[in-house]
Amino acid sequence: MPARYWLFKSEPSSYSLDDLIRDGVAEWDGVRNYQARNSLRDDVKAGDGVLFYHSSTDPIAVVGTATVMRGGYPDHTAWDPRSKHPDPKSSPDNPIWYMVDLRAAERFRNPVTMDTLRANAAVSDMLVLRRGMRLSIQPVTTAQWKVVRAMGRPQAV
DNA sequence: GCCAACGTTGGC
DNA sequence: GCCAACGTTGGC
Repeated sequence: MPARYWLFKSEPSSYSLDDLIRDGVAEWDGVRNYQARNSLRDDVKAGDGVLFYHSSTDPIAVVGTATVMRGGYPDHTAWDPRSKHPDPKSSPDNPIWYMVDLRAAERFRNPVTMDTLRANAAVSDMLVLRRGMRLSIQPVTTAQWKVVRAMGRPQAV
């Protein structure tokens, strides 16, 4: 199975690409949306590529890439009452939420903004550009991955 | 800070 | 199971 590609959203004020670079391998925890959970649990695999997207900031942009180091496994922060996103319905025996491990791979010399994405016909149909699209874990096609990455002029981190 | 577009919750 | 109220996301 060839690697798949994804777009992960993050608000840089809460967790930025630089934070991920600093942390090395990081647990992508706290996802509490069922559709995103299903992707994490079933489809995001070690070796997959991630477009790292900064939301709720200026400029909103894809700022780099990351690599999935470990595929979906239970999000243990859900049953930790002191975590940021506790869910009392989740337990080790019956986990509801899942996470993956990420490592930063590249930083873009040219962060690719929403305007840039919209203006490029090859990627203007990306889910992230859709009005009202709040999903924080989105699939990206191989073609979209290639185009966005090339536009970003990636530099290994 | 506004608010549209969702997703979730809970009374019935 | 409906749906109004509520909470959240996230671009603007």
